[in-house]
Amino acid sequence: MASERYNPRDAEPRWQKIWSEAKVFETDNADPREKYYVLEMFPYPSGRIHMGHVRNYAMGDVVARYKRARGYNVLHPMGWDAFGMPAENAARDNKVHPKEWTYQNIASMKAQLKAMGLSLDWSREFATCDVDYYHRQQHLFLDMMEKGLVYRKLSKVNWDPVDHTVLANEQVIDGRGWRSGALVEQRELVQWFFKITDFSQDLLDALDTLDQWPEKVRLMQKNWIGRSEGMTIRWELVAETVPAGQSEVTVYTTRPDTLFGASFLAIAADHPLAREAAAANPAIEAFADECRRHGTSLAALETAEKKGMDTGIRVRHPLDPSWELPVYIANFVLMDYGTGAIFGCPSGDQRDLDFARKYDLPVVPVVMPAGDDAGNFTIGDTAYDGDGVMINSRFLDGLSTEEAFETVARRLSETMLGNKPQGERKVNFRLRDWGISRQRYWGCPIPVIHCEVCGVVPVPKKDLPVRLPDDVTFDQPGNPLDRHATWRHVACPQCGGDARRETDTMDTFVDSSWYFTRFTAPWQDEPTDPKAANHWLPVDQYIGGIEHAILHLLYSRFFTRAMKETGHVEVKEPFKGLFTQGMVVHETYRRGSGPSGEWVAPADIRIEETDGRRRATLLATGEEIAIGSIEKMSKSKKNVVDPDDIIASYGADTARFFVLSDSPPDRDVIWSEAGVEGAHRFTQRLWRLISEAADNLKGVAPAPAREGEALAVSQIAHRTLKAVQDDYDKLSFNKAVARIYELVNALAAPLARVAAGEGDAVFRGAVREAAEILVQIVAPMTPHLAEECWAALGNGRMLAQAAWPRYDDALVVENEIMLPVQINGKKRAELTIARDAEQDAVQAAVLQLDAVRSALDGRQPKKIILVPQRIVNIVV
RNA sequence: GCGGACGUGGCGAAACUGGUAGACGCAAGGGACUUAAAAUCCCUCGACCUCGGUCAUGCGGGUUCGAUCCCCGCCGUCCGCACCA
Repeated sequence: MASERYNPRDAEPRWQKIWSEAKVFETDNADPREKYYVLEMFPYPSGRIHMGHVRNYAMGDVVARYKRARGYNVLHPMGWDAFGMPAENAARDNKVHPKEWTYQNIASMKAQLKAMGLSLDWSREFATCDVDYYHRQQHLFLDMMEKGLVYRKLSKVNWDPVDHTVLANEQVIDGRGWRSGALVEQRELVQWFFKITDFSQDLLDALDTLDQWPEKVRLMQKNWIGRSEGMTIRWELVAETVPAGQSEVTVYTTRPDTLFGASFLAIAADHPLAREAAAANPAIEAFADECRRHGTSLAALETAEKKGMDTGIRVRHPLDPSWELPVYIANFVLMDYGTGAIFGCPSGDQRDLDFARKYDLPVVPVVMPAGDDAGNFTIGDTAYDGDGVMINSRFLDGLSTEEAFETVARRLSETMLGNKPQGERKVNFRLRDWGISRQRYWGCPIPVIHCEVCGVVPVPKKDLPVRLPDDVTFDQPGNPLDRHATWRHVACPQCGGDARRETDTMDTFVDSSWYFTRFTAPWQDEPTDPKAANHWLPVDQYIGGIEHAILHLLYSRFFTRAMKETGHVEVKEPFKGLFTQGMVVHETYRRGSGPSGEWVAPADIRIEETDGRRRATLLATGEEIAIGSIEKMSKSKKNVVDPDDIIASYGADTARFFVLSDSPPDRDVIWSEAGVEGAHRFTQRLWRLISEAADNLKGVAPAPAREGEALAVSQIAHRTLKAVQDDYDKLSFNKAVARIYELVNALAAPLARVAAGEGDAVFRGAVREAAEILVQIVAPMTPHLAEECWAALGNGRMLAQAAWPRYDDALVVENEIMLPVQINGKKRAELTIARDAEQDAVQAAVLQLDAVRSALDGRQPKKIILVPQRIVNIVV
């Protein structure tokens, strides 16, 4: 009898080797079975995996193994999101080349992932910094350029004057560069853009088709795209008030109905009219400069006072040319939304109201809530921005907001100013084009050449790839490609004259916008093999963190559309199913009291519970340590648990099982030592129960019992099988875990009886079948342990290649059911009765129950509610 | 400010489409085995009392035979966006 403890240190590497040698997880594109593509967001090779990776990849692996067992041809690949700034920072700080640093990190992380026993097709692995990959990305860029999906424009960037580099908005903290601490300047640089706004409407509309995405993510994308319906309205300038030649200004509004409430126009500091006014008046120029300086810093925006300055320019109201309004430059008007100019209606917009109070402009109420009395309706400190009835609006009076909108829209589109309509309906989006230029070394080079004579010339495809040079230095700030001695000097592909390479590289979000497509045929010379891509895409189940809800997922949706337009794929939505998993969180510990104490790692302390109070003490000294809040694992708070340590002491299966237990997968899971030990106890218990009975189960044909004492064994096995299947289909891993515990609890006694040599042939057959079902349904979560049990039962073929068991409906259905019996809505009794009993028979049986008879006390019930196979409620 | 989600025992959580609230796990308490410990096994475990009940799903109402679930109003926590005209 094999009753030793299960030893993952022995079993796990052994099975990993067996799987790998048999290539069981390598996927053939030509396999005729139905396809299933499961993908977890690929990692950045920082050097070590963390618990978040473990949870993410454990979930994906359960899906992959489950679907594989269900008979699908499963694609489950892995790669590396390998370009990016940390490699350059490491180069600068540690004098190691970004390439070397990155590939070393990949090697060690790959070893860690392998130790988890994931069912990945490693034959398709690539890193985005592989020349083979960015070569094809450059190819895609050129194709997109040809289709007009790429352009250059002068644009504002956050410039760090110390590091000589552009910073992303996230890298600007309180107006300062995150590394240098220098005050960030706004600079204008010519940058490359992808025309994602060409797809604004489609990206918005298609969200409705993504019914296997979380509602939350769809909503976030919807808000990010930010569609609004309104009008552009042209206002005639009063000629004698304008310093130079302009004759009109166009505003964008979503509320043309409130036009009679207008009391001023406000324009952005960068608006052409503002520039004109500034040129003629130093005071205006000074104010415009001040507005520009305050630009983007988030903190500044929050507290910034609404400020404006009258330009002296006047406009005529579009519905009454005799009505003149002032034009202000205002610090809250954005040049890059709408037209950079608005009309202010103080009664209908809080910000306009504040502005009007400050500069003493008229406040005319034009919309009042339906049912209010026009005589009494006034605006105090709060604007009314809801719908209602028009007042003080001449020919609009009495109309609803909506009717007024339509009336004004019609009137302005029919009125001419010069030879164009005065106003037009216009849909606006908040979504901006995607700026992809980065002044960095460690990214995909943008494959274009600048020629004095020919202008911007794309690199001919035959000259691809544009390789990153290896001999670069990081001892000075700025982009190493810019100061490389030779790399940037190149002959113009068109005229052959001296020309200059583009030294910008692409945003790393470009790399991650199509890697899932490349996985379908990573060996292909072209960016894709369209046949393979169209076969595999969309990804059936994509799993990753909610932090990518907008950027990565939106960019990927755009990029797939762009690849469709350039003929590389036929689909436009890359991810059919999306699941956003929660984080792994942990208690924090710090020395002393108060918020200044030094953080302490969980590995350095011991936790004890006495009299219901948990205390933490430092292992080394016994000093008491304060237990703090539960937070996302992070190095700075030292509340990290290294997956390697867990795998070394408990094994990968325990780690996988634990991160899937307890918490629903989209919520945070709290890592705790006690919880891990619980999971580990489970693995040991399962092994003990199976291995001790194994000798007496070998050679027994698995067969469900149809009657007698073993029937219950077969019933719970089949019922659990069905339930776990449903749970896996819904990614409800925590519920699957609970059901598997129930099954183990139920099988403990029968397995012990078999181990003791008891039970007849029918019983053993039923127990064997139940044990196999148990092992198979737990296998996606704890694959090594399951293989070990499977082998112990004498099964020759490896479990990874076994088909999923089938449940028998006859064993799932309950023949006798227990009906709760309520009296006046409170449970008073139970009735056990045949499942298919007639309603009359049920009612008769219920009325015979002692509890019912004493409650009725001879009277007739007022009402009897019989919900078949659910509940009975008697109203007395 | 706008938008969204969530709130159930000491803790993580279950509960189908409105139908037995608390499955399963953790922690805790008691017991068995043991020279002892570990491991393992068994029992108890929402609150209160008169042991039959009563009260319990953030709070207050409503709809219903019946509400964790639906509706209205509060309170709290978390997340996203944030001068978007």
